[in-house]
Amino acid sequence: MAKPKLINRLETVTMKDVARAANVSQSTVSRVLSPSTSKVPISEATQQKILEVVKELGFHPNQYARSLRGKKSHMIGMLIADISNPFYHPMVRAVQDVTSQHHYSVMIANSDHLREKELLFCESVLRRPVDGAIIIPYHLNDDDLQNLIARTGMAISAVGNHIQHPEVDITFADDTKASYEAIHWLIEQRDHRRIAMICASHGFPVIVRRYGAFRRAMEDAGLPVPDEYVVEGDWSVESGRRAIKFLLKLPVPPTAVFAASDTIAIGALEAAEEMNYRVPEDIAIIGFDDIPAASWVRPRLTTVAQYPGEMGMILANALFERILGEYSGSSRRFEVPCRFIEREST
Amino acid sequence: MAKPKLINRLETVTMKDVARAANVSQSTVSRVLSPSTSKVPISEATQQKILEVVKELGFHPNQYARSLRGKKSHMIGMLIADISNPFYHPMVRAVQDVTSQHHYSVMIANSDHLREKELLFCESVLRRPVDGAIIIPYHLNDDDLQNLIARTGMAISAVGNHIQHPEVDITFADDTKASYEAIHWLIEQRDHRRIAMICASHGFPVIVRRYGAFRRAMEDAGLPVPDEYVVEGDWSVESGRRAIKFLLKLPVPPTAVFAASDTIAIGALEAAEEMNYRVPEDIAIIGFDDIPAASWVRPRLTTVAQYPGEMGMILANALFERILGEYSGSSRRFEVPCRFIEREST
DNA sequence: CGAATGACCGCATACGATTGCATGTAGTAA
DNA sequence: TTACTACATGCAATCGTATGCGGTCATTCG
Repeated sequence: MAKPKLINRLETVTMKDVARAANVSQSTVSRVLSPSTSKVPISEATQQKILEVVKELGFHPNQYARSLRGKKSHMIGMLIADISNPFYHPMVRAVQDVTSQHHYSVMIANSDHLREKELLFCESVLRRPVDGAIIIPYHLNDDDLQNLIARTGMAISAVGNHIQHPEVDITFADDTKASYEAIHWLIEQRDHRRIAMICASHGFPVIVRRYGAFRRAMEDAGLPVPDEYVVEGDWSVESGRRAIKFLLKLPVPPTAVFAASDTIAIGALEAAEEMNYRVPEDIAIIGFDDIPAASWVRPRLTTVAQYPGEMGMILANALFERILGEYSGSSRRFEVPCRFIEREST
Repeated sequence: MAKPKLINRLETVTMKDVARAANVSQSTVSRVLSPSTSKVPISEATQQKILEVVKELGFHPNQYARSLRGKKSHMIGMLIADISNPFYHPMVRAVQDVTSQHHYSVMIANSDHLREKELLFCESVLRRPVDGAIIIPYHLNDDDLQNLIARTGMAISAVGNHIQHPEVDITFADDTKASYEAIHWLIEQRDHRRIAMICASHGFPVIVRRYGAFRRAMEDAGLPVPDEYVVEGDWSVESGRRAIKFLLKLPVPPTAVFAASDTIAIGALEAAEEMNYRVPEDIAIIGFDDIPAASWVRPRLTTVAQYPGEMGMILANALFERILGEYSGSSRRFEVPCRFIEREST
């Protein structure tokens, strides 16, 4: 085979070209290439002929034309908070796997936990109407989703108990309960009385839940939570570092810290060590998520495991059931359990 | 504002609707909404009127129609090997940031280092088609890329020195040199003589380079490399575990191991510890990439840092220069230096 | 043998936008 | 007044594919 000349730009070959070369009409080509949607029979002979020509000419159907005419984009959107956070990777991965099994593509965007960027995502899946979307909403509410659904008819799956839309399937973890139990465990099993929490923004439903559980567990045990024991970070490792430094410099520092995520916890772990505090002897640290690195750090991180891979799979499967019309009932709510994992940091 | 009824499906509003409501022609609406491409002036009054109606009706231009007619998809494709590998995250993130600055969307896919899936990606960006693609090719060659370019005219940026296509911009790290130096350092500074390497498939150009450098450094030092000192993994943490177990059980085990990636190295570290070997006293381990976890593990991982975030930015910027027509010359090759980082595992 | 049936296929339109060209109007210069 | 320009807008073709409807055969049936 000769080395192709690299400069040449080929003419794009369309169905019309295929049709001409095969001596049939363009509609026949269309019917051969998407037999599933066509109810008109085409003879075996012409089918073969057309498929040959398609291969010979290297024809690839234009998806935009298809979408325009056929109302199917063969693409879904995925909105996550931040691709840099390891928690999302198994979820993204699972979604991509399911999606490609269905010969769909996925368009992905980060919100950085900003409502503005979440709306930008909505805008862009609205413009390019996708067949479905999987989202991890921090600010988006039922009305926002309703807007998407009403205007495009797209299917939506979401992460989070706070989404109540009657047509949006969700997965959620009972992190309220899990958080409560983790704190309870710190108190009962490890005898901690001064426990701090490193949160992210209190505007996030997930923080509302975990922080609420934290407070309740403390209250139930009759333990006070001084204001300065509640530090607001931003999910990053760096914010974990900052927070623990602040906490450990307090006149009466906590003996244990509940971090809203493993990334935060790892930052705290690192910084505590740098400050020559021993974990867990001087300060116990407990995380949330069980990202892979949680068991790589030393001491290994005690944490509450979530299962983002499973969540992703559930979300994607639910989404495609709607996209393919296999399900069209009301919202399904899939709980994916959390699991407390005791390691060495507590 | 009344709670919207959740069942209603709105009619999709098109430019025609806007035009009718504003008492103008559909072309005028188009010109107002994309003033950049239109060279025809529209009076201030009608512009205002139209923009009002657009907002009122909640009109969003259909991107598929746009792409079909205008030959611009406002979307790029991104092909990575595996979203689960932390090495890619900063790259993906950087690409997404640059992309969204240009109001573009990104379609992403994993190849899992499989040629079959890489071709699937090509197929799907060919069908759509997208305006550009950023790829990390393990098997794709110049001819494959030429095919994409010739058929669609899309711009392409890629990672890896092995891509030589005259119209594809690339970034690359001089990992040959970096690998050589790392091995050299192990020999000269740490006096190791029995050094093993944990590779991924030898079919990957990146492995060819790093393994080649490893062999050459050993040869230059007059040191032998027994066959069993070269283990083939698959980039995963798990494969690092398996490999080190094999190596340490050898009659004459190595005293140092060069892992082709940090993920592999971390697996090796974990497993070595489980087998009660001390790192670096009993076995030194050196990684590649400097993923965040490299400095979280204990002992901290000595490694060769790469800068995927910077690479992503360079790739994306180069891509958009081509997409926007700001550059159309021949291939640019951007070297992003590696840096040897000595930590505690050696 | 005429008509009805069914298999196979083409014609023409629609999808929602962009864009070259034509049109109409007002203002200015000759 | 005529001619010409500049500005503002509309008309209609077009992008590539899907699909309702109608047409042409050959076959079968009464």
